[in-house]
Amino acid sequence: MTNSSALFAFYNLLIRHYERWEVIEKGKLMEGAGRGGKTTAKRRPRQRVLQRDPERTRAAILEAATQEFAENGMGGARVDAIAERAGTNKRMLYHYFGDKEQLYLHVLEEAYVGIRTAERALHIGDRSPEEGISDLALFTWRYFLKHPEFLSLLGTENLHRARWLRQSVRLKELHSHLLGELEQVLERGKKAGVFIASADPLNVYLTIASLGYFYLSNQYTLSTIFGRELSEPDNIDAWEQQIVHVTLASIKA
Amino acid sequence: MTNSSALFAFYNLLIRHYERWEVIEKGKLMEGAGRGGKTTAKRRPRQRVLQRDPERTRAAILEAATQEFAENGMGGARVDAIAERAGTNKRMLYHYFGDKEQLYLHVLEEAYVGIRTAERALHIGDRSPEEGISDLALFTWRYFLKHPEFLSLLGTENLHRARWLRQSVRLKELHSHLLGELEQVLERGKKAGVFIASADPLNVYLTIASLGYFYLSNQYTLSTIFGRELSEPDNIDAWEQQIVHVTLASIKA
DNA sequence: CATCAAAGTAACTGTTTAGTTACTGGCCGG
DNA sequence: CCGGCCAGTAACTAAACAGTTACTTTGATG
Repeated sequence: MTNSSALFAFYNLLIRHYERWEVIEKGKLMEGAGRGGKTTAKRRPRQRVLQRDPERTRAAILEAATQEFAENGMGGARVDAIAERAGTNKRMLYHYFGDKEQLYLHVLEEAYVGIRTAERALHIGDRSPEEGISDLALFTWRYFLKHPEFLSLLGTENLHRARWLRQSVRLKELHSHLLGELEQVLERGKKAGVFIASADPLNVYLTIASLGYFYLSNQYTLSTIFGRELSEPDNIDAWEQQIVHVTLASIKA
Repeated sequence: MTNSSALFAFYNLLIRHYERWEVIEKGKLMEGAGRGGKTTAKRRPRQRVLQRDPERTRAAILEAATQEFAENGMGGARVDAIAERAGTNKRMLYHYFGDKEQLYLHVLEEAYVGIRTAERALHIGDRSPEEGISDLALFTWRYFLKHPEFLSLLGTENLHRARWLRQSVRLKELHSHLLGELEQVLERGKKAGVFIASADPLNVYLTIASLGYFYLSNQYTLSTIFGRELSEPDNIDAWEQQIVHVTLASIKA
């Protein structure tokens, strides 16, 4: 047994070095690589400008993973594809993020941090209650429009019943700010007599998010079955107006 | 070359029959099988009552595939898992449906036929315009509530930009009935002065569907980030009222 | 009751996959 | 200016995967 396994190891060594020679000698390097052209400098490493940059590599992996998970879901995403998109190697991915699941969780957390951070900059309480609500509706819609990968990640995470989001420790207190500010705006509107007394912050937010989310995330099947291209600018604009109209109509006194 | 391949074939034969002997002799049959206990009768096939039933097998595969695709998406679904759930064999799945993609398309088509068929039985034009709209909203919401697998399949299909639905020939004329009937109801309401002139059939349907779809399909992440269990009966009932309220408020004159 | 096509089975195959290992080479503190 | 550490690489592995093959069983038909 020891003999044959030693023989096998030697055979592997042979194969390995033969293949390497083949690669170097025949110039077979990276035929179908990613978009970036930064993969050539293998034979003369000195040509590269910056070779070791942990921060940049980490960020590239996170960005690539966001794309891959958004396009293919957790089940369909491929670790090799992420590494290639990031212009790096699978080993680095495991080095920085542990495994596929933890990488996915990082991507998801980053996406939530993104929208909640942008939301905070809104200050919906600064103008009249009606303008505040319509600002929130417009912001949410336009953020969804600009960040389809966020919607996609939400869909994937819900397919798995929030299996990974539940494990997140970073996200517990991230969302309370939104509901708090929204409640203040609604209260001011009720006192001013422009909003009905039953208007509820969570319901209002869910209404706004529903109308934006469904239109965008289901646009492909909807366009197909109803024979109307929902992604056309005119239809997009019309739906933006519909969202503001519906939201305000549902709480107006 | 011929010699060694004959040797290889003989080796395979040996392995194969050794393994079969091992399975039969040592009683290794189906340790971790599915829920059903109907897998034992392997050594004595005569014990089974009804062994050949194409219709039932086909239906079982379709049902099992619906569950598997809904739970795991197209990328995450496993062909072996579908066969096991159906209490049959992978070979049958390929026999009846060709391959994984065609099976998925059948599941998707069946799901759409389901909701559109139930919708036709509604006859929303039979009562007052307002009751018609509220009936449609209630029906849609309750159908979504009863058929989470439909919502899940929609999500999966949209993740892939309706790649398979677009190929479907069965579904082109299935959906026009809904918009036609809805338009008639809206027209009657406008003439009676209870609906605004700008009320549009597609917008109204999208509004109804949005509110139901988002709440249910995103309930897991929403419950997590807002710390309120959306699946609780009280919250479900409250949202049903919200849907009817919002829909009517958005078109009332 | 022999035949034969369709229904059904389980083992097999080539490929893809997440994750690992063994190695290389640049860079910073001494 | 050098030695060890760490970013980075590519080849490897075991398991899982979709799809196939070779074969057996069943029941309707002559």
